[in-house]
Amino acid sequence: MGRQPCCDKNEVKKGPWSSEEDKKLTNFILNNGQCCWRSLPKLAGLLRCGKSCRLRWTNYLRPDLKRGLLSEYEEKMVIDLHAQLGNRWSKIASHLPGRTDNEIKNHWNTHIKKKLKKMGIDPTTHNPVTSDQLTKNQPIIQQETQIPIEEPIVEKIKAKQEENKNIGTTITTIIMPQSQTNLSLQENENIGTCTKNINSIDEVMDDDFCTNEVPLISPNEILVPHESTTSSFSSQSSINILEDFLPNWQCDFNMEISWADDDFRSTLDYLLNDDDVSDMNNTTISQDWSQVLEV
DNA sequence: AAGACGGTCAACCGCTTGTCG
DNA sequence: ACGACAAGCGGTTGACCGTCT
Repeated sequence: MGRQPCCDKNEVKKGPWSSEEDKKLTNFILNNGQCCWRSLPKLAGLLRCGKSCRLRWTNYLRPDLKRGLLSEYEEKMVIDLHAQLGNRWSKIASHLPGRTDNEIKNHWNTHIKKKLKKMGIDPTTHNPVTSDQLTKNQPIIQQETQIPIEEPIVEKIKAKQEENKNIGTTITTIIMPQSQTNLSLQENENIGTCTKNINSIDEVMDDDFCTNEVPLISPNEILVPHESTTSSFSSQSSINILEDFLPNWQCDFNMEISWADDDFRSTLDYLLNDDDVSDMNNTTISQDWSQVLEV
């Protein structure tokens, strides 16, 4: 005997949802929360399969969903994350608040794949397609150019939290993507996030924030203390400052940074307030970062 | 004007994973 | 350890729409 079907296929409606059905589902969930999906349709008065209800809610009706095309920044994130995670759309989606796995998957298949191909990058391996491969239409062989992903630094965060009892602190993750990608600073809400207000380390470890797959890098690992005095920073152009900080990373500050100056500054101030960089003059640094924003 | 075609995306299907008794 | 069930996940489908011929 096989497994029981999740619903009686003869008695459930299929196909596009009507606005009436949407209303019923939304009202029910808003009033009762997300309970057991299997029994939800009956309780909500819907002739739908529970699975269908779950999908409709998660992919379309959820109030926290963003609508519309992915921004350039979100696209970059998707590409970076895809390079690390492959076709694990739900994991990728968990780093882009307001976006669903379905949405990202569709966007990948319809837009990004083409874009990458056009740029001469193989969308599966994220490696450049050689002219030879292009002309001969041969399968692309995985090249060993990928930078190994750094292990999560959860232990350090734990230690840091233990040390400071930093309840309510914002931990910011900076993803250093592989291959051709640029410095990516994640921010909450506006443009996809790896920044999260935490109340406990358990939240950091939470499923929807995958420290396993997106390396958490503590501030001192990103902002390498400069040997010279802080005044030398001020005299440099903002891009050069970053090149000094991140000598081995490509930085592209033409990308859109859509967060507010204050948020950006406070995030960076937090990063720079780390003990390991305590000899830096934070005020000066903040001013430099504000220059970055103007680029 | 109308049919062909291709792109997009919501929805479905079936497999996998997690949880509980 | 095992089976049953619920939920999650990724691949696929098909309806719809715009563009081209």
